[in-house]
Amino acid sequence: MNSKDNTYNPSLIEKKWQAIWEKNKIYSPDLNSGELPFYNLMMFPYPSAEGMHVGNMHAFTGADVYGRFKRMQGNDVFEPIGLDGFGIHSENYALKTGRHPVEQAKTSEMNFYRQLHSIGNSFDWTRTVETYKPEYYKWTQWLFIQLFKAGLAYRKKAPVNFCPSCKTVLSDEQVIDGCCERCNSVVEKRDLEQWFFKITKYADRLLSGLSKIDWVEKVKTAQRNWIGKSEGALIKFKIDDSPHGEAGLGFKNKEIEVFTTRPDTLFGATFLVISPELAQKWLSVGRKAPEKVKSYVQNSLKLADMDRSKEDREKTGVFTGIYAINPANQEKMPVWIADFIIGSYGTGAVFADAHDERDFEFAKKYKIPLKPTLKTGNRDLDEKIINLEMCFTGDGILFDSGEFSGLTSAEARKKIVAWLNEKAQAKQQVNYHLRDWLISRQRYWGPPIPMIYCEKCQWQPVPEKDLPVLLPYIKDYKPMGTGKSPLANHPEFYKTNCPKCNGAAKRETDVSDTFLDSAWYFLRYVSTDIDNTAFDAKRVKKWLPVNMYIGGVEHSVLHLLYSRFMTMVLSDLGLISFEEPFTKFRAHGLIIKDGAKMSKSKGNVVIPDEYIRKFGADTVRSYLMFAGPFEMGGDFRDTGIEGTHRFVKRIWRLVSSIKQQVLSMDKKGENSDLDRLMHKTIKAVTEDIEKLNYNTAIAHLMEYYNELSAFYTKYKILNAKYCKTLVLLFAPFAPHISEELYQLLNENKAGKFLSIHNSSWPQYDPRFLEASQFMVVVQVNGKLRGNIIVDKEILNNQVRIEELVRQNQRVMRYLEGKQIRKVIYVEGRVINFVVE
RNA sequence: GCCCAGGUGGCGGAAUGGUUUACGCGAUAGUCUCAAAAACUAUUGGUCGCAAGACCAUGUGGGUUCGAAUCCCACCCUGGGCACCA
Repeated sequence: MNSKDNTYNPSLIEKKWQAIWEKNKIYSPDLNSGELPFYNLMMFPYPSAEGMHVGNMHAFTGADVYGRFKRMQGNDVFEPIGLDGFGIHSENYALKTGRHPVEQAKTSEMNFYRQLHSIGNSFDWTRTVETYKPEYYKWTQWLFIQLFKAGLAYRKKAPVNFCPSCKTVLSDEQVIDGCCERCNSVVEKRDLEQWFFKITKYADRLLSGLSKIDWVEKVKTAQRNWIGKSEGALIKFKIDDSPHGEAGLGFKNKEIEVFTTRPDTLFGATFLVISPELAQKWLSVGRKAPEKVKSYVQNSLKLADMDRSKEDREKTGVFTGIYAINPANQEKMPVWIADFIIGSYGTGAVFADAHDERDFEFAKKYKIPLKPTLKTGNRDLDEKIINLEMCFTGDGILFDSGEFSGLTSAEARKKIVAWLNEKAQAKQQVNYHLRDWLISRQRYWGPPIPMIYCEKCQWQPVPEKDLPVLLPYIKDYKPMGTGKSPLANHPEFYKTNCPKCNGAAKRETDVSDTFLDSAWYFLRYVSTDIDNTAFDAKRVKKWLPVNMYIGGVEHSVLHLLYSRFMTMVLSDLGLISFEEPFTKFRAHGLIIKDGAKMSKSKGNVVIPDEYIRKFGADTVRSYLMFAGPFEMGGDFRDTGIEGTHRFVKRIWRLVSSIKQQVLSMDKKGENSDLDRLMHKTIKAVTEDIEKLNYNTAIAHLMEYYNELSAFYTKYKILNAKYCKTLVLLFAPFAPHISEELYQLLNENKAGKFLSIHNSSWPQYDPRFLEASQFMVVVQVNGKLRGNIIVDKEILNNQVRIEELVRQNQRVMRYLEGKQIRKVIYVEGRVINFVVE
């Protein structure tokens, strides 16, 4: 650059350096020979909306700062990017714009990649992944087949979530509060035959694996809750079929099985409650039940899950007319049907007693007798429990419970189950909230599920040599809402031959869930140049699992759970040798705009482009990182960004103006205070970046700059090493200006181009950190009353320090005439005089 | 209802039990300029006071401590997750 031109022109230098970096491939590590591999991953975007907004940029920048930091610390950092462009998000956007998804994808890709270039991340642009390209989804289909062959993909007819607006089924994880994750429509139940992945088989490993990974706690908690493990027992209740012997018909073995986590309350169980779903099965056997019972069951089944599961709703139910026998005490228990019992959890039946809020409320309403069997030891409380004035749900001491009376709940749980187990009436049981992953989508924009149905041979996978099953370009791609994909209108697509018997057969016309695309993309990144395998085993071994993963918490029980499942499956299949894909996961915060959440409906979504054009990416990056703690986010304000821009410009001015005097390597312009500050700053910035406390890292850089600038203004000289350190420490945040200034500082050095981003991260020397003098705060009765300057040599000499205090008139005013009771001295920090 | 995170100036936010308000924004005054912008310099928690200074301030109320934004107890508010899961 022209050294006489001293104005900071970000758009010029940013484009220049981006081109040089890409040409020199400084961000493209050799995947075969990297010595210190560090896989720095961020969640790839859905290129569905109008473009990247500042929230995305905040996340990507924060991840990139960490990657650049690791690179300067000597790691071979691999930081790939791609587009999660298949799926409902992109297709819904295409439907909105009225452009064909294929066309829309091309535009979105161009726009997103342009934006992603402009923010100055150290992406490896030679290895992008786009989930909608056949060279990628070929392998997504291949993975489906591997799961099918392993018995982990199966078809079943079941009541599934159906979004009437997106016109497709959804997985449980994609239903938020009964509404579609994408469009917020209320989800319906439909009985459809669909493809599922057996994620429930991995429930326990998904749970226990959490303790082995360094993830932000809230995501682990969310996954634990979602998996929802409950340990308890399965207990059999015989149906009392006297006098005619037919009451138990319709129940397997004339028994009702019940799951409970509280076998300790069994002696107090006075009735059973079964779900409408279970009751329907019972009625379908043709039993003559009262009309009242039949209509209750039918009405309940019609209600949406949402309406049924509202907690404040008053409980309803109906007596079946039949009785069961309590296996603990042989008492007769009426069997009720109630819609607060969930058909799909446990066995769809419970026993009810006085120690459960819901049972208690239900029994009171229908005047069913209750019998408490737990007390607390507190007389007042116990009186209320026994008089049924309160419902006690905690652990207590058993009474009226046969030989188990007097035991604690915890002891009784084990012993009662063991006792019943001997009589074959109970066994230990673990239940999970997690359900199998529904994979089918009745949409167009996704990878066709690679399965073929033959009347004779049933479901057959597409032979691997025939992959990919290409998604055809069709005009009528809009979802139909009939429970079938638009591809079902295209015989040229679905008509085929059975791979086994070669007879006429039909392809599956549903496509797979977007979350399957993203459940394995981190494996593909290391193999984009290899087309004969999904992922190259050697490279996977070298680079995975991912060292650092950064993304949004909204994926806690979606992408982050599915990816773990897929990794465990691949590990079991012997294709990889680890179970957890992401060693470390951190969630970025949310960027809000002037105190309000950004949303399209509010019209306050900030697109970074105009700010980058005006201030440069370095400023926008620094601003976003400075706005607040990275994991909490921050508030986007135009005035704030100008403040950060001022800081960037000041650095430019200081470093480019000292350039003339830095050509020699002598000690001119050195200063011991500046030395100490420099080492302190290196230490602070290094520790802050490691903890993702980017906002305080930048604050430290500002303080450091302020001192350098003050020194330079005063003495008109400044040693180059201070500026070099400043620029190096600023490099992860503002890569372009740092590169420009770094090259400027090294201009006289011969040799080939060494980017600042491949230079070494500064090291601090602990010897410089200690000052020769310390300020000790003086307090009287804990109140600040002054301070004294103490030489390092006498820092641990309390007597000398008290002498120094006595010389301080300001402080002595507060001590005159008072009796000192105690003096507390904290070395090098504070001395507190306690007076009467 | 349960779990998690949080509540500090006009604002975003700092603070291993030890100077509350680092850093930045904004505001006020000034320098430069014909002027403005930019840039630079100074001031900037509140109340009272001419001043010296005093007192009050980290959601509320208690407690522990020589000393609490920080630890403990109770409560209030905000954001997020889970939720009739037996």
